[in-house]
Amino acid sequence: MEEIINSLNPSQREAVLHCDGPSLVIAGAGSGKTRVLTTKIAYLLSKGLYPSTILALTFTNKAAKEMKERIGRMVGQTTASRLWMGTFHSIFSRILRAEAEHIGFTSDFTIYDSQDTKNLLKTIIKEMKLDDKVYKPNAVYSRISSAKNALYTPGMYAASQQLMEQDFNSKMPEIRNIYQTYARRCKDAGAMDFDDLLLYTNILFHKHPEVLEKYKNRFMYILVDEYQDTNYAQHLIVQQLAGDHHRVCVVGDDAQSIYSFRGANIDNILNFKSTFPECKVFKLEQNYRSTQTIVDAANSLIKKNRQQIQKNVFSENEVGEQIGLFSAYSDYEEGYLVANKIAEKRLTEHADYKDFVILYRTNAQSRIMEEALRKRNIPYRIYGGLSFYQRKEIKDVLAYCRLIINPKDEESFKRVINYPARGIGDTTVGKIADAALLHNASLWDVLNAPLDYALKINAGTAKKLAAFRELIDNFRELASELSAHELVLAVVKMTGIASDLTAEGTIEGLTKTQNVEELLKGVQEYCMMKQEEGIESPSLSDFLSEVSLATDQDTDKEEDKNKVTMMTIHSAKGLEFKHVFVVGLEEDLFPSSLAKMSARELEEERRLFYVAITRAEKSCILTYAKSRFKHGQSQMSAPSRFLKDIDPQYLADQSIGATGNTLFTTSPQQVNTEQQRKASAYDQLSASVSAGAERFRQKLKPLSEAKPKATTVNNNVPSAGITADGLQSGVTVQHDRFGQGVVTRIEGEGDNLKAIIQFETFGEKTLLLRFAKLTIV
DNA sequence: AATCCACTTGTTTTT
DNA sequence: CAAGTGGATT
Repeated sequence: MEEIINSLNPSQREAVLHCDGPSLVIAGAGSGKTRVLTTKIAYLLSKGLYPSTILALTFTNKAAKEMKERIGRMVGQTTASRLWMGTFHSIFSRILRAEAEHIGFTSDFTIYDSQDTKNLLKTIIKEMKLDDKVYKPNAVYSRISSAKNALYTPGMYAASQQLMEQDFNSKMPEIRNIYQTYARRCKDAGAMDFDDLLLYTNILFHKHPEVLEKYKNRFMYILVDEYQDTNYAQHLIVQQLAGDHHRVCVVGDDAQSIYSFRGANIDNILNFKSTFPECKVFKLEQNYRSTQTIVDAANSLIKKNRQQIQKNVFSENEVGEQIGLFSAYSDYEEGYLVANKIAEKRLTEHADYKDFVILYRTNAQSRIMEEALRKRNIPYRIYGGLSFYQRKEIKDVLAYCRLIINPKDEESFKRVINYPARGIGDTTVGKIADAALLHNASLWDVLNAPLDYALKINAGTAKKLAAFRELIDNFRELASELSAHELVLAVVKMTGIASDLTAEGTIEGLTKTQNVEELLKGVQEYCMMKQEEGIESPSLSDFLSEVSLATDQDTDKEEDKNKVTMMTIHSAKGLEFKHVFVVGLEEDLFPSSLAKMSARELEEERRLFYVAITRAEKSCILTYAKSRFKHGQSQMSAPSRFLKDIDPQYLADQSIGATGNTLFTTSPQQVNTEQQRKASAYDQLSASVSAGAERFRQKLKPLSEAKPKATTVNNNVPSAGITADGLQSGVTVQHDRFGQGVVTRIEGEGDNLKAIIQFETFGEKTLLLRFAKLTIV
């Protein structure tokens, strides 16, 4: 421990060692912020604090995961897994589930994602007979979301003169009623949206001081990462939990605050000092990531912002090359240029593909980059876009699961009642919804007893409804007997989702099937993980609660290891790459046309640019296009104003010169290759359709078989050393997740019979034989 | 009730 | 340009 602490620089060390009172760590980009946090946690543990008394909050799943891994390496996985570490949303959903009855929920509450939220808002707007051209669901959503983030309940919202005035001026005076109805409907459906998780935590703590007391006493030390990204609701939670002991450490960088559109408030960092007046402020100013040029250039840019905490970020790394600036004639050529540069740099700098990242302001820009890289045969992977869990086929399966767990879940009900098509159309669903609204019942209540609600439907429809009800009821009964994995498998098969996707017979259908299988694999892994942790039968409900807050940013697949990365600047926060390309530096794109209005928003865009540049370790190249396809047609664009904000001494402006011209003269040729590419792509497509069909059939087999039965070794076998199945040391076994391995020894007896297995790729694992599905090879 | 077609519409970032 | 909506057709 001492050794680790000694390896820190003085300010890092001080920040780690100050544990008796509140600390505010202002951490410049690349200054070892995560290192301070992880070391601090390890230090606290070494001082004798129990891991379960430390609360560490992050902003993204990815950050939480990474920190967990790093701490695991320092103090061991077991200790690390006992820490309360995760995103605000995941930690407090966990607490809310435990305390659900205090706030009129059950612990099985559903979490509505933004899609669900928007759909429900649309429904309400329609029911209230409001014009959805005026009350745009997105606008209403963001309005309600900011209200929640500022801890305005519907009542308080309606009571606020200021808010009422704003709504009146924006021609949406009914928002207060929409908000109220929305909140009631969510509660009736046993559902919370993302913002509710924070709002209800505050309500819980406010209304039940004894509950707050409990958690205050539980958490002896609180750490918060990326504090500049917290909103008021989050800030207040931290403030309350740390209210008595003041053992709290927050880390942040005001220069990297880029989430104000989500209610993040830089003031939280400034307010921190007034909330905890005795707090010590530490500044981490040495950047270990980037060259001096990159750091200096980024500093010169951020200096143009008014509002910021004074700090002097510096680097003692090599001076490094200047920031490159290239212009292209079109967005198309911009892609070409970037692809060229990557290919060139890979050779001259001996760089791997994985050393490169292409950063853009909007996801839409990824397409054109994608095309350019593909043309040059450069492997790439794209982060973001729609996540795994947002795909239709996945949402469908999960909606069934949600409805099984929570019959009141309105959005899931609507999603699955006629998928796969079973002849229950909009008219019928409309009738059910009307009846439900009239009698203040849930959709499921109506479906369950159509006659009680005087549903006017013909016999055929009634039969179909009854069949659907039985289908779901059946799953509910199975839920107690089957593991989460078996249950989801049953859902996929018995609802007809599997056969529906097969029937599509297209490439997309194949991908969808694969995605569903991926989901099944995920459930299985989840079950195994839980079982190995000693939880006997992980329920579907447990899995759902975990999965509803998951984004798939953390799916680092093995085959994706050495590829060029493409992502939005927002999702690049916290990451670093040797070579960074920031593309699309044009007015109305970056800064976004929507942000030009206010100086505050403009400053946020500038911070975003700051984040982009400071991702780079060795080189950073900026590009812009003079014309770009927008709204279906080519539009001229001017270079971003931000380019002028960088001190020119750090810029190597190559925007006028050979590159551009060569590109221009070669473009007729490109049209040719473009046509060729299209032709060959078509051939490939039809080839893979037929090849896909075969694989398709094979893929679906496991879904259509009754139950995947392998010769599995398991169950209540006593006598140590050798099991009834012949499992003993020296035997080679196959594990679904860990692959092949050799049994080193057998331990324990009866239910506790364990095998210690040396796996080829995963190393030594101890598995409870009662649960681990092993096959003797 | 389902499918298809033509039309409109919007386009930042994410738990 | 694409996705999503609304209307007409089967």
